[in-house]
Amino acid sequence: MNTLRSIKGTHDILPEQSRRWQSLEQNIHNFMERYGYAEIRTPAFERTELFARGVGSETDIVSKEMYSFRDMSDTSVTLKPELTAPVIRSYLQHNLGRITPLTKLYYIDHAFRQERPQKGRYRQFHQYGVEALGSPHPEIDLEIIAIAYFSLLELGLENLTIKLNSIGSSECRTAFREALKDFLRPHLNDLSETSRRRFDTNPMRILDTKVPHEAEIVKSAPIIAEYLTSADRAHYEELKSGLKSLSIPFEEDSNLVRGLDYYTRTTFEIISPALGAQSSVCGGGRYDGLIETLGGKPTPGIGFATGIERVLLAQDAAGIIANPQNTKIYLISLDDPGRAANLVLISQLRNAGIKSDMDYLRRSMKAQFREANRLGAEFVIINGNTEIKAGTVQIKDLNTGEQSAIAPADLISHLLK
RNA sequence: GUGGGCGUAGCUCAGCAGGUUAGAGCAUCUGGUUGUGGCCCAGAAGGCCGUGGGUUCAAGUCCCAUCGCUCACCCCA
Repeated sequence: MNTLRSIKGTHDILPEQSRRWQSLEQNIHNFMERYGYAEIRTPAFERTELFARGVGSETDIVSKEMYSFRDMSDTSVTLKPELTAPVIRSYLQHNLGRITPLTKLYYIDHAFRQERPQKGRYRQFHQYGVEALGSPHPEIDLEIIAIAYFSLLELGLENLTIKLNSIGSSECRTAFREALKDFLRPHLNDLSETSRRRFDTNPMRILDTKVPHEAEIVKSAPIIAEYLTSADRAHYEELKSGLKSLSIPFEEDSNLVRGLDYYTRTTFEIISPALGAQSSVCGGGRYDGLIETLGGKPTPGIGFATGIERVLLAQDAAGIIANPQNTKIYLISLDDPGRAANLVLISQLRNAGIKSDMDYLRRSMKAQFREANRLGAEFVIINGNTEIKAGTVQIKDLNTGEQSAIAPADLISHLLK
């Protein structure tokens, strides 16, 4: 094919899929309404600086995955690679905190990362997510995880695993980081190049290693849990007991660190077995330092993001399909006068709220019937010279095969009763 | 950035150890029924065999390159 193609890692959402997207989006809107979250929509691109400061310049996202360019005023801008930082920027810019001390927002949006695509990982991808800004207390952590989990259940996902960890507040992370470096230092020569680099830039990421012999070393590394302050620990325990009381299952995973710099205390991830290598459908956590980092007054926050393409993949695995919207009535034209009459009739039907369609290709009657079947029509109207002379149209029930004459003026009331 | 798999009709795929006009199923259109669908039957239309080069009397088939898709590593939604 010599035709133009979409950019690698980007995809058209075609008619056969768009219905599923609409249904999923509607589901999320309804769900968030119930939980008292309001939608926020941020621009497709932001100043590069927002992500460098907010996400962390040492993260993979910022260091190698961003679509960045300079605009006409030579400002470096970036297609948003994640959605939390723009929401916080907007929250600060418009001082949303003035309205209520706790701001509850959700979004359904797309993001862009320049990675090598694979199953469940695309360069333009979609997420829905929430951010709750203003509460440091574990009950909001509980609500966020509940929303993440229950919304996925509502979307029909099965066999989900919630992985949970607390990586502590900034004080304890500093202590932990030093302890971890002390532990790793003797092994430095055995570590891979990336791990050695992370030793200086972000040693906690080494805990995520997939290299077998490094994973072996890391097994006996210090555990963040031992460095939590008593306040951190109390927060974590309260969250866990809350999850139990809501019967939300979870597994603790002390190596769950997250690739983003801004997380504090609670981090979590939801895994689906239906996805292949990219098994995470949802990731989130608390970010008590982020708002301050972006220039706001110290404000705690927590949120998550769920990958919509991954939800769709998991739905596929669960055999979930969108319910088809059948056409109610299909108009068959037998000749020029019939077609002219049908063009008027179909307009009346549609304006009366009846889902209707007809042939625009001047095909044979047989082809028109086939089309009516394909669309799942309940009735066909048959219209031609004979009918026009009689002042009626033929209406045929495609399920029973019954057919009768009816005056066009009576058609709408007949169909609506 | 690294590695594996795959590019033949609109779609899913055959194509036997290189050998005449490249096939099937589904879908499409037309007809079998001078104005009645789904099933069935018949026919038609539809292919720079991803692209470029090479080997050969001969390449969809072998070799090289290149582009694209895909899966995986890394990391993440």
